[in-house]
Amino acid sequence: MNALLAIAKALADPSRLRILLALEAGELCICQLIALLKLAPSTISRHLFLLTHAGLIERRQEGKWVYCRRAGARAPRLVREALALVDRSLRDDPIRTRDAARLKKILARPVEEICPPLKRARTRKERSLP
Amino acid sequence: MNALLAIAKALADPSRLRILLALEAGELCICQLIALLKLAPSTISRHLFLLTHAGLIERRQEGKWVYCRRAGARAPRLVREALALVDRSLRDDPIRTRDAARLKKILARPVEEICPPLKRARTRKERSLP
DNA sequence: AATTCATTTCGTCAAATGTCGAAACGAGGA
DNA sequence: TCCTCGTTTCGACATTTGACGAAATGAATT
Repeated sequence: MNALLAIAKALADPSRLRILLALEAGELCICQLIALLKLAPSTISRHLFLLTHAGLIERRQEGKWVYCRRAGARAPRLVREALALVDRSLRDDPIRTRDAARLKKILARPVEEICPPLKRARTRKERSLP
Repeated sequence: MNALLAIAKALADPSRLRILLALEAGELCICQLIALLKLAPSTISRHLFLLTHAGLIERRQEGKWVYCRRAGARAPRLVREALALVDRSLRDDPIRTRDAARLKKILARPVEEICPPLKRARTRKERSLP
C-alpha cells in the first residue's frame, strides 16, 4: 500500500503536478523548474524529493547541474499508469497550457544565461564589495 | 486540475484506501465501515465526505441507515481509471486481505445486530438512570 | 586550496489534515 | 409528539505539510 500512498501524496499538490507536466516534453534542469514555478529553490527541492521517492521522476547530475526526467518504460506499471492518468486528465487544463507557453520562453533564452538567472550575475563592482 | 487533485488527495490516506477496497465487493452500510476500520464515526464520516467530494463513491440513504458504494460506470473516466488503479495496485496487499477477512466476519453476523454494535444496547437499568 | 554557484538540508512558521468526543441532525418508531 | 439511534457537524488537539531564508554541501573552476 505504501507505493500507491507515496504516489497519491506526490500527486496531491498543484506544484508537483505542474512539475510532472513540465517534464512531459523531456528532461529539464532544476533551475529551469525553479524559473517556471517561481518558488524558492528549497521548496522545489522538496517537491522533487517527494516525486523521486514516489518513483515518478529520476534525477541525473551533470557537472554542477541536476536534471530531472519522468520515470521511463522500465518503471513499475503503477508508476507508468499514474503518469498516464495525469497526462490524460490534464491535457486540456489551462494551467498546463500556460506553463507550456512559459516553459517555451524559458527554453528559448540565450545559452549564456545557462540556467534561467535567479538573479543576474553580479557586476565587477558588486563582486569587489564585502 | 481540481478534479485530479481531489482524487489524489482522497487516495493519499490509508483509511480511505481501505474504504475503497472494502467497497470493491459491493455496497456497505456506514456502520459496517466503522466496525471494519475501528475509527470514530465522525472520522469515518469525514473520510466518506472526501471520497464523495472526489466522486469516488456515492451515498444512498435508506431509512435510518446510509449506504455507500463506489462510483459506477456512469462516473467520469478519470474516476473509473483511478479506481481501477487502486484495485490493481492493491490486489495482493496484506492489508486488503486482512480487511477482506474481517469484513466477511462482520457481514456474517446475525441480522438482529443489524449494524455491527458499536456498543451493545443499554439495559433497562441503564436506561432508567439520568 | 580557495572560490563559485546550483542544489540540498535545516529551522521555523502558518495552514491543512486526521483523529476524537460532544452536541446537533434527522428518519422511524413508540 | 417524543424518543431512539445512525450519522453528521463542530471544536479541540496533535501531526503533517508547504513555504521561506539561512546555512551546508559538493562539483568545477580559478
